[in-house]
Amino acid sequence: MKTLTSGEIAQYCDVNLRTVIRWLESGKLKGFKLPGRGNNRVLIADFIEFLERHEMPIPEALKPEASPLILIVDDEMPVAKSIQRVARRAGFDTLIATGGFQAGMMLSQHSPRIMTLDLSMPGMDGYSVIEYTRKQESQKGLKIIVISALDDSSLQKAMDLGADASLTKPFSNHDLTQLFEQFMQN
Amino acid sequence: MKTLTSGEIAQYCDVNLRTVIRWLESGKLKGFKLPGRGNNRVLIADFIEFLERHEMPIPEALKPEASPLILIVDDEMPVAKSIQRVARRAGFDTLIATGGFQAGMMLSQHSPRIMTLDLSMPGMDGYSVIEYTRKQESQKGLKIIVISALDDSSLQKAMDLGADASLTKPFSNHDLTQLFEQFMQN
DNA sequence: ATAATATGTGACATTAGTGACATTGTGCTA
DNA sequence: TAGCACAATGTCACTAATGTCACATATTAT
Repeated sequence: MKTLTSGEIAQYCDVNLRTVIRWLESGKLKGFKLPGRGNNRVLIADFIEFLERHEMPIPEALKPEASPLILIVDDEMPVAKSIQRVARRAGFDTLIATGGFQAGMMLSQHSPRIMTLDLSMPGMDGYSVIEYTRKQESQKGLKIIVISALDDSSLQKAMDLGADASLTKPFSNHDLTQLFEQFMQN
Repeated sequence: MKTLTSGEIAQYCDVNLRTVIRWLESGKLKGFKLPGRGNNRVLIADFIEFLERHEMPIPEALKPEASPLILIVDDEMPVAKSIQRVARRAGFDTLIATGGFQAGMMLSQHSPRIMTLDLSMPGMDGYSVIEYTRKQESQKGLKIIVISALDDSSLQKAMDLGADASLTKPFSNHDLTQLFEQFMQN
């Protein structure tokens, strides 16, 4: 469990150590003390929460680094493989889930940055997947790319529910690559 | 009886090993020494007591196991609810998942002790759920109870794949309660 | 058994907490 | 704009806790 010392926080905020300690004393910043002389430690999560609350910039080094991983959800293995090839050529690691259950487990366990989702998987409601995922605090950074052969209104519905992009099947490798690269950035 | 080494405690507290040893020497943290060179060991209970005494955060991995939880996977809400009633009456907390994706996310996030699984959910292959779950190291303690209206050979197949028990629909509340209690024990 | 890893120790280097006081920043009024 | 009050932040010196390093030796894994 990585924590920060008062000194490190002072550096991150470009502020005097004395000030950090005052923030801690006043409760503005949550932390705890070591047994010895009471040296302070702050959980990274608490520090980030503090920074966000005060609209302060979050240092790159502290941003929770989601692995540059792409989860491919598609019941048709050939399609999944072809998406995988595109992802690999762009330099990203991949996971393939051919069913909803697998997809849920993988998403929760590996926290990929991007999930491609086939809307029209038999017996699996892609919409509810989007809906449910968007409610999960732990997945707020996830980018969802819907891939489907359905009509535009279906894709639009997916976007309304919270998908970040949509592609119609058959998709162009170029478009997909571009989406991967774009979403990996921010 | 599981104990912690000085190194493990150093990791948990994000502190130098030297410091942990000083805490032990000064009696701030209670522990004992192995006969050899005097390597330190600390009972988990003592460590938690120490953390609480100093208002330090307790690592997830050490928290005493959460309340015994049952994950109910069934697409028909009335059935799910009735299983939930049985579980509650036996004193257990419950979660309900009505789709495979939800089930996968919940299983991974909440690590319940028991999962009840409806084999015949439309578009969701219960067998592959069992198979996939059994491969997951993180879910090795999970008990799977298959509940289905299918014939005996289907249930047998589920058992072969790794289910721990099976019930035919309609099931008797008594049987289900008994299974819950039995599986919660070991 | 043997190799790889983890731990304890002492001496020493760094860093953090504290209190008193100086400095800066902000908002207000004239 | 100048002057003022008040709060927040920075500075400094001192002390004590924590970190670092090298090395011997348990302990664990192969």
